[in-house]
Amino acid sequence: MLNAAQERAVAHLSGPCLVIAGAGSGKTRVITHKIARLLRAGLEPEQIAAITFTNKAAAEMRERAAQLVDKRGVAGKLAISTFHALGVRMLRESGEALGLKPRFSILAADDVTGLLRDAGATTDNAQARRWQWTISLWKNAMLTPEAAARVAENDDERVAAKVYARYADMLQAYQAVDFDDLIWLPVTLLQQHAEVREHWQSKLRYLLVDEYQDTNAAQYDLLRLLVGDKGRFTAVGDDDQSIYGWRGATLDNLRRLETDWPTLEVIKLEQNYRSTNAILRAANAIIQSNPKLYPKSLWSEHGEGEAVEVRAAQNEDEEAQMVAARIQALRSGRNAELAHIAVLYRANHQSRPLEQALRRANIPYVVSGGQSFFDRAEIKDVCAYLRLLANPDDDPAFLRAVTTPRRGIGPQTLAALSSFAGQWKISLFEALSRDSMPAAVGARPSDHLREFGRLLHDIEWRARTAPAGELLREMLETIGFRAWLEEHSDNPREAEQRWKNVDDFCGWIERKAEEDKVGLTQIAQTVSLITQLQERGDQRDAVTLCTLHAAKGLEWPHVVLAGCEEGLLPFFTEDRPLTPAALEEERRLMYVGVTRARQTLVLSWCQKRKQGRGAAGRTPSRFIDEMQTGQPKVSNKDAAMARIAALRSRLGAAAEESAEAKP
DNA sequence: TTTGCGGTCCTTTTT
DNA sequence: GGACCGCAAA
Repeated sequence: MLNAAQERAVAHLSGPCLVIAGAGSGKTRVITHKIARLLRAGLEPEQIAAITFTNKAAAEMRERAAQLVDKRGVAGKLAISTFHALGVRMLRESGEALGLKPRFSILAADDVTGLLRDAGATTDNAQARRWQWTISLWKNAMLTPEAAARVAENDDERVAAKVYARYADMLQAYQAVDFDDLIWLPVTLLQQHAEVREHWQSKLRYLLVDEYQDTNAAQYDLLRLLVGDKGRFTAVGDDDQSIYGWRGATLDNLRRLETDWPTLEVIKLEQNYRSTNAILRAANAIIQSNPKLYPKSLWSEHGEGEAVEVRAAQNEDEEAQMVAARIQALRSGRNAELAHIAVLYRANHQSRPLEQALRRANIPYVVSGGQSFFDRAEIKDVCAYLRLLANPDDDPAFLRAVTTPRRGIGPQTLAALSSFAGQWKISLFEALSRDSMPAAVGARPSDHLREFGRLLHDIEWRARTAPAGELLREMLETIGFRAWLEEHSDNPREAEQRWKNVDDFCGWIERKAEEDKVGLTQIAQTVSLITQLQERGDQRDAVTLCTLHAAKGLEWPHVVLAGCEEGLLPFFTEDRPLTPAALEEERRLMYVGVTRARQTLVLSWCQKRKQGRGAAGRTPSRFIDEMQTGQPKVSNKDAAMARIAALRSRLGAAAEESAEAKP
């Protein structure tokens, strides 16, 4: 069943273990078998934690573990989750030590942008997003607002540090956390409270970390605090597949492992069970231009297979048509199932022309990742009600719910209510029930507000007994949500689609409530962490469209990698030049894409691609060249562009300085 | 004061 | 093609 290296990785239980797992070398199999081995060695299932990066990977891991060990629902007790879900669990159970109530809200990225606009007193969304980016990196590096202010190197960063401090206060007031907090608050918790640390160390006796190369500094700290000094963990990763540097992931974590744990056992998995040699050779030719942390050479017993194809198209529409034709050919020519075909790309917006072409050709598809179900406006509206129900301190949720649908409450009223709540240092929701509220906002608006408050109180009361799905549907009926969607859609078709989304969401809540035997309030607490609903059964036989990042860890017999062009893969723009480090990461991304394919692989690129209003001429990705020659391709243009960009940013900074000096 | 409408800008990758 | 801003009407 297991090869020699896999068996060694599974058998090593006595100390820390690092498994360097090449693409397709069976790392999920190693993790699941190791879980089985740990159970046999006497650990209770709830003492074993397996940590992944995506919900999808966690779900797959759960399923594979269940196949292997399931008797009496043992697999269901395993702590298999994403880093972030584990963080939520820790904070719900032990977060009070940090002043966080168990019913805290989890904010989505858009909510955070909105708060940062407020915190920085600006309407500039782009600026807010830049702050968001900076603050996120700070949190991932475990920097408090005070520490950030100390390390800030220029005025921009000093302003960002101030915004960060205000933002942190707002989160505290709203009893809300963002995604980064889900890692860094648990770290703080374990650092500052010895009894909590001991509690969790004895609760989770063995940790298995998947995609270890993508951990950032905060995640490493969390890992170390959880395993204590016993080193009861296995990290599985591949330095060639590290593609989250932009999120603070660092290969230092891979290097640190050997210094922090001298007894670390390092095991390499080099036999590939996935791809043909033609595909592996292409992958190796690309990745060999990168410096190596753990050199390895992948080999496969599968035959040579079909050659990797490169195809050029005129523009993205033609590329999409070509992809559709390719899929038809795979289907009719070799009876390929649609579920065995994937189209991968660098950026989410590339899915649009592809989707159009597939619809025209009547090819069913699912877009994985990208604009998630929960990003849709109508779903966020419903979630705002749920969040408010779970956590009445959640002012952002209050603001969204109270204005959706319109109920005669506008910005003026809300500004008055906010300043009233601010005076008393209470949440907006709590402000509703204060006797002096009507005097602050006026008689008529206060009636509307009170009515909204009664609605929520009523739902909250009934949530204790009524089934979640039923209650939710009833609430949507009461607020006239369907009618509101109809009014606010451009056409009946769109309204219908949006209502269907809401209806699917209600159905999902219903099932979830049944399965977990929980009420609406508890579901509301976890909703922000879920990124996608379970695929519906009727879409089983469908082509997968997804980004390269979302494709990591997955595989398909037939893969098309679209948009293999300079500027897109590797990605760069005029003001974001390609640094050597970025180029290496883009190359790893390409490597990840190529190694998703089992049997056939097509790389396509466009001679022209729409950019803003016009269309820009494009050249094929240097990775295509590297794949064919096995040599890194360095162009003078890169060096020149990097120089120009550096010059420009210097000039820009100088211009800003002189502009600031004038007034 | 609230709400609806039309023009403008922007689009790397994710939990 | 979507989110957001500014403007005009109820």
